[in-house]
Amino acid sequence: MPVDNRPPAKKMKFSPGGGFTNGVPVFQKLQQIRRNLPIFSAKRKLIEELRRLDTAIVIGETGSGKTTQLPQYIFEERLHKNMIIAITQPRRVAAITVAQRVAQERGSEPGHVVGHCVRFEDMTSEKTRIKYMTDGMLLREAILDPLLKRYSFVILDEAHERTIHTDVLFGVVKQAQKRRKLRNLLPLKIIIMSATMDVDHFSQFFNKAPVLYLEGRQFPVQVYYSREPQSDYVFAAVVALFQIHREEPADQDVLIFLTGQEEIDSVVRSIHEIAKGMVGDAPPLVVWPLYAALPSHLQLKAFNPAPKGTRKVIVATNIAETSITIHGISFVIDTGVVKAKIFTPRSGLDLLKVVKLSKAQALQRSGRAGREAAGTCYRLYTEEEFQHFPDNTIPEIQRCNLSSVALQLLAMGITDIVNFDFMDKPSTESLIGAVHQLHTLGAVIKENTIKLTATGKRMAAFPLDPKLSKTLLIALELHCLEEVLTIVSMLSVDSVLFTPQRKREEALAVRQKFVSSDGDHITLLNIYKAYKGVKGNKEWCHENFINGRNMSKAMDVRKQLRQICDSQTLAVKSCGQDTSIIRRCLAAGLFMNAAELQREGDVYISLTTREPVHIHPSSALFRCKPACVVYNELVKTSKCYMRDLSVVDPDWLYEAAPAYFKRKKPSKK
DNA sequence: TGGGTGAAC
Repeated sequence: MPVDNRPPAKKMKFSPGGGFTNGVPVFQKLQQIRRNLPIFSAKRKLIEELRRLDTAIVIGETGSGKTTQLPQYIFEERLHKNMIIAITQPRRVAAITVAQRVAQERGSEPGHVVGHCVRFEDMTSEKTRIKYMTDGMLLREAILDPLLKRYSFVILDEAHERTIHTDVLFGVVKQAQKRRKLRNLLPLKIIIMSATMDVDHFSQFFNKAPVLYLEGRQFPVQVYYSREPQSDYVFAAVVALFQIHREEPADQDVLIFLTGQEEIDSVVRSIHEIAKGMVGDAPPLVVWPLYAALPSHLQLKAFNPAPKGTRKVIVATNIAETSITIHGISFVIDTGVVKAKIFTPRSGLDLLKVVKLSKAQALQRSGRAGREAAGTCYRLYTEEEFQHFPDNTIPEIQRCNLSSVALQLLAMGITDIVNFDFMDKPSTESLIGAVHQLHTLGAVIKENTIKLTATGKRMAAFPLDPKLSKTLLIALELHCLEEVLTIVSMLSVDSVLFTPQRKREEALAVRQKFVSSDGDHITLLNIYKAYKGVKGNKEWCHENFINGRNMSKAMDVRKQLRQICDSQTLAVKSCGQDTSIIRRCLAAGLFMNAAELQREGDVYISLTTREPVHIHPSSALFRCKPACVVYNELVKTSKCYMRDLSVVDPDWLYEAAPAYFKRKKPSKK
């Protein structure tokens, strides 16, 4: 998550054990706050149950205090047997901020008894017993230690979000618990914490584990449905906003949920237009867009309180559903739609589609109006439409390419992936497809069982898509790891190009100096080099329409990948100016993502699926028509688009994977 | 000539 959105007013500085506010020691004050949380009255009962049970499901609404308090109760009662209590979170920022808060409550320094561990930031020590971490981090650790021997408790928090990592962890911790019991090791206690969703489902999966309910502290939200179905949700959202604006007090802010960047920018513009033309006594409006691709300084605008007598309107994607909390929202306008990525295992294709919400998601959105006071939610769909929404969002694990997950499971020693104990099993087709892809990359061999090769083991060490980790290993052989590390890092963060619609021409012109006729990969390499040359200067980023946040993330990723190379003693060498060797690597790693220009001129055909594909308009090669390309990913919107491409020689593809292309019969020149 | 919801190792 890009920004720290806590309001400065609540960001009191606490010093461990000391410090005073209004004459009351801070530590005492915090203990008082702890005792006032809804969970406190259930403390005795919870401890008793957790002492007795191996696995428990804890259900608590927002504000119950379960995330901060439950681990402390376990610690205070010494249930953890002086081992570590892990608490996983789907998001980095949550893991970091909650850990800091709990450290304050315990009057200890962050990183001592209470610590956090997220990618790029390990704030733990040998003293740490309460460890907040991302779910992906615990999964990484499970590769090195599938029995999770350092932990006596694993608490999977926000389980209802069903991130791909949490879903894999369900099976991993269940297996670890069972195997520890069989080997007479110290028991592993498992706690699943969730909002009120999927309760029975969780319980069933964990051998009918008991469910403990906690009271929450959420303000009531009045929900209104549209009387008629709306054909144009964008228009309806604007109408609803101005209805609120005319009738409600100015200090009550509005949050509108829409689907994407372009839609949001255009709605922000039309709200401005309409507000300008308004006569009468409606208060002034400030309107801010909010989506992940927005540079940080623009995102931060949404958090500033509006001037007195002014209404603030935030027009956001689902980033405001869970990831970012905006304070002071009284009204939510929910359009009932979201843009979602859907993976089709057969063609290996990501579809980006506007789809209906689930009931759970709609509830989450309306809840955003009741964080600090009673609020109102306008749903721009009828109650009957709502009844037809699916109950829950399809878990991520059923919507994603699983090659990375399959590699991780294999690295943990789990060979029978198709029969792995998933809470909601992905389709067999997509599991087999994932293993097949690993096989094609040389990461596994199929004998009686599926086994990781030496290459596969090396690949699993990298937090990357297997295609990209393979590309790194090829770069090692071809002595251009220096460059390919950079390219792979740039590919594994969100786009570093920021192209505002109104300054499109300017952005493209000023970035032209980075563009390489070899394609996007070399262009990304040029951008990274230039960025390093100016030492990550913010103004430079701004002038060149480069997203500084994502650039600095790419740099962090590169540093991490570099460390993994060093720890595996892989020599990081440079190829100097010879970009053809880099493209040779890319061809050898991405051969499954290759396409050829058809003789008739415009259209490319994917060598894997034989489907027509197109060069994405954001590509450096958009106006060029090279005969043969490899690409990083395929996205279907209005057409099938290849993103992040490089020009390659068809011979390189054949040389890299002769068996693969023998079957596919490429049209050799 | 057309578009990139959101997280994470």
